[in-house]
Amino acid sequence: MGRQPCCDKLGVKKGPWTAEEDKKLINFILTNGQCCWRAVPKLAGLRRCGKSCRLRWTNYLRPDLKRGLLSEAEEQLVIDLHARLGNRWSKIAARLPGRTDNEIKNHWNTHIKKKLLKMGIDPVTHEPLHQQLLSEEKAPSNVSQSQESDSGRQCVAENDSTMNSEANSSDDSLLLEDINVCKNESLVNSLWLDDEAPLVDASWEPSLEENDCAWLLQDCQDFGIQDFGLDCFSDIEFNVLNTLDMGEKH
DNA sequence: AAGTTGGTCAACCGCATCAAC
DNA sequence: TGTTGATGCGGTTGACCAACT
Repeated sequence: MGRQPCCDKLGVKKGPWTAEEDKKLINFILTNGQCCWRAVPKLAGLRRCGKSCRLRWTNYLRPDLKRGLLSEAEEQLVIDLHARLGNRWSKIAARLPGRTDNEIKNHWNTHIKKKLLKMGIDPVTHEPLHQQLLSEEKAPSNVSQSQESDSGRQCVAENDSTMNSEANSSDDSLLLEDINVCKNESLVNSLWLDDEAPLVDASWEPSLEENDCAWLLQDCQDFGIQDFGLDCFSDIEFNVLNTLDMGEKH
């Protein structure tokens, strides 16, 4: 026989997480670490599926997550990694510390895709669209979705000399400047040491010494820090983090 | 002011893979 | 060795919000 089921579908709550549920999950993970997600809902007192808990933690509650829009450099890195890896968002996310696969996937679908299309670049193949049409005429049946091929691994910037001349508005010129960041192969290659080895330690342990957890601390303040069991933080640390946060807003 | 449209993003669903039995 | 369940991943949905008409 196999293992016990992850959760009985009955009585499992769905939909947006409440602050109370977040508190419970954070408390549990910080106290016990990430073990078997199957047991988390029961032990943490949550009426959620373990899968849902894992998703909530990895995509939203992890203290090492960055918040806010991707920077230009991060966006360019995503484009290049996508050209090499395709829609393997988890692999891509592994090379962007503090970013989640879900976040990158969303950003790709809402921003980068349109940006590339506007530039006349196919977001799937990373080839100029007119070139894409030509190749489709030659081989109409097989537009490869695989990004493993050498052509798929081309950096977008390598195509910029053949980018169509339509991308010449002032906005597009700026975009072209952005995309040329990719010409700096050393930047990309430095992040491309090993296909399987993530830049961030996969075995993440809750570490509240990182500055990136400022948002979590803010949440803790909103909830009341004792509720999180994070009273190890001094007022000074909070003040420093708040100052940093204020500075970013200006 | 009300309705419509489009953008954003958190969360769910279903599949693939791996591991336990 | 086959079956079953856990986990992880990518695709998709839907709620929410802001801009526009």
